[in-house]
Formats: sequence, C-alpha cells, structure tokens
Amino acid sequence: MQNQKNYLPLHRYAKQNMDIIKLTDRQLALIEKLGLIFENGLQPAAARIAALLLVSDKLELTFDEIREQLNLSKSATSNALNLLLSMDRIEYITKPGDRKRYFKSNLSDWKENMKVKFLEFDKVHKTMREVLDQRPHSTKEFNRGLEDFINFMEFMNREIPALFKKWELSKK
Amino acid sequence: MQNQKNYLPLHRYAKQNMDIIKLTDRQLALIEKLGLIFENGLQPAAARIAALLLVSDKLELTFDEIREQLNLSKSATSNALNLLLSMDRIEYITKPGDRKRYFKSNLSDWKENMKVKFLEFDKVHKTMREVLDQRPHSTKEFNRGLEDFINFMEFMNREIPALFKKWELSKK
DNA sequence: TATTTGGTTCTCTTATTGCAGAACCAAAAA
DNA sequence: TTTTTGGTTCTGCAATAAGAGAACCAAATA
Repeated sequence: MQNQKNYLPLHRYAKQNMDIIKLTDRQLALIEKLGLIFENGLQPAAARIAALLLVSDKLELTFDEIREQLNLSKSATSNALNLLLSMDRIEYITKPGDRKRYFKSNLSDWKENMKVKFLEFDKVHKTMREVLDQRPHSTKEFNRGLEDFINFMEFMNREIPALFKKWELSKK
Repeated sequence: MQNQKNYLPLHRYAKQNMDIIKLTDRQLALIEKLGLIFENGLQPAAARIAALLLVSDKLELTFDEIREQLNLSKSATSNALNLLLSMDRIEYITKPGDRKRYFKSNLSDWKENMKVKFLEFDKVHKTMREVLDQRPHSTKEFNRGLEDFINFMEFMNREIPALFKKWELSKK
C-alpha cells in the first residue's frame, strides 16, 4: 500500500528524486498546445498542470516541482491541484519517509470522464423532448425537424454505449 | 424568394403579426432550463434567445419581440442576435413590405454543428499522439495507458461518422 | 522547545465578461 | 423636409474570474 503515510526520517531519502526537471523546447510547446485544449473546461493554471503531467518525462511531480516549472504562485498551484483532484483528473501518491505528495495524471479515469461527457446528451434531448411536447400542432414542419433532431440525439445515446463495448471487445 | 427585400407601404401590413406573444409558465420554465443548457458555449442572453426561438409558439420573432420577451436591452439583443447569426444557430427572413427581420432557429444547421463538435476530437488525439511520440521509453506503463487512450479516441473518430451514416440509412 | 516543510487560506489587484443606456445612423415613411 | 423605424455602436458600470503574495497552520524534524 504505497499510499500509507509511513514517514521515515527525511534525511534518509532527501532529494532522492530532486534532479531539477528540465523540459525541452518541444515539451514546453506541447504543454502550451495541450494547455489550450484543456482550457476548454479548466482554468489556465489547472490546464497547464494537467498538460505538464502528461508531457514531463518524470510522471510524478511534487507541489514545488509543478510550481516551479509553470511559474505559479503557491496559492494558484494549491487551488489548481485541488480542483484537478476533485475532478479526478489527477491523483497523488506518497512515498515512505517523505511528506510530499507526488501528483500524477489519472489516465484511467479520463476514459470514464469521457463516457460521462458523451452521456451528458441525455439531459439535452430530454429537455428538447419536453419542448417538443408543448409545441402547437400548427408548426408542423418545425416540429418534424425538431423531432428528427431529438431522435438523432436519442439514437446517438443508444449507440454510443454500444461503441464503448465494441472497443472493449476489439482489444481482446 | 421570401428573402428578397421588396418593400411595400408599411401601412398595408403593419401590425399584421403583432399579436403580443405571450408565453405560458411552462414555456418560461423551459426557456430557463434550455437556457442553462445552452449557456455551455453561449453567453446568457444568447442562450435564452436560442431557447426562446425553440419554445415559442410563434417561430419567427422580430428584434423587438425577442427584446421584450426576454427583457433585454437593445444592445444586448443586437449583440446576441449577431453572435447567433455568426454561429449559424439562427437565421432570419424578411417579408415583403416589412423592414423588420424575423429571426428563427436554424435547426438543420444544428446537426451539422453537432457533427463538427464530435469531430473536434480529432485535434485532441493528434496532439496527444505528439505527446506520446516524445515520451521516454522508460515510462512504459504510462505510455501504454496513454496509447490506449489515444487509440480509443481514434477509434471513436473512425466510428462516429459511420454512426451518422447508420442514422441516415435507418430513416429511409 | 524552536524550526522547517508542505502546503492552505485570506486579502487585494487586475483583466475580462455581460449587459444597460444613450447616442447614433441609414433607409423608409409621412 | 422631417420623423419614424429597425437596428448598431460607444461608453461605462457591476460582477466574476484568475492569480499573486502574505499570513497562517499542523505535522515532522532538529
């Protein structure tokens, strides 16, 4: 159980992994690029942290390593990390004899998140159906168009879980 | 061609469709609900206009009708309408002898928009692939997880167009 | 016991968004 | 020619977001 906090005297381990992580230009560029993508749904600081944890050679970074790499203040780092933790986009491990937390990207949960996102349609088409239900019969053509659109969303909602399954099967 | 501006003296047509549109409580509630959904990607005023144009009995509303129904200022109405127009989420028609524009929801384009949105994945997985390409071999397990995720996104990207086709076929 | 570490929380600034209200404008009508 | 209509554009304000910096804190170390 790595996550158990079982501290040993710090001096026995200190700086063990503290080679200053140095990013190549290519990596920096990728962080910017990914960061922009992630800003769809995340604040900039959090987006760049998420990107950093994918791009960096070293996968498990401490608070201060993240802070330094991205030139963030402590508060920004703290808030962004906690946000990402609460979204399950990252997680952390601890190491025996070391109080620091090592943050890493939570890849496995991403797929879950994606499923959830796909299925968010559900709310949309249900509300749209409500809209259709209260429309007057007189706007026939529009109603037909709307119904078509709703049916389409429902179709997607039915088929997408099947796609997930198909993917799982194709891997075996 | 309804869109041709062929003005006739206003008095011959004035107020023809100017029955004050009155929304039921149910409709107002639906506008709020849909409005919230649309706020994902739209400013509040624009979101509620988009909702109004789906919910209202009357489908083609003028600038002032929209403005009054939603209690917006002229500037907010103008800006929101132009935003929606530029996104192709609404369109307008004109009527002979009438300078006003009649705005309506552009349902057909919505499906297009949805396709585009689905295919936005493309950018994401391409960048992710770049990330994977520059990762050190040493983080084998992580790389495998990342690759799995990328493959999954590529799979989705391949399969979703097929789903669109399947839908089109199922309608015939 | 005093100090250091690994953060968290509070306060303040700055930048951005979203909108109201008024001024403005061109085309049409009077 | 003046007025009205159907908007657009400009100015300014209030609310919110994003993050810096400092104060703070509990657990671990010295």
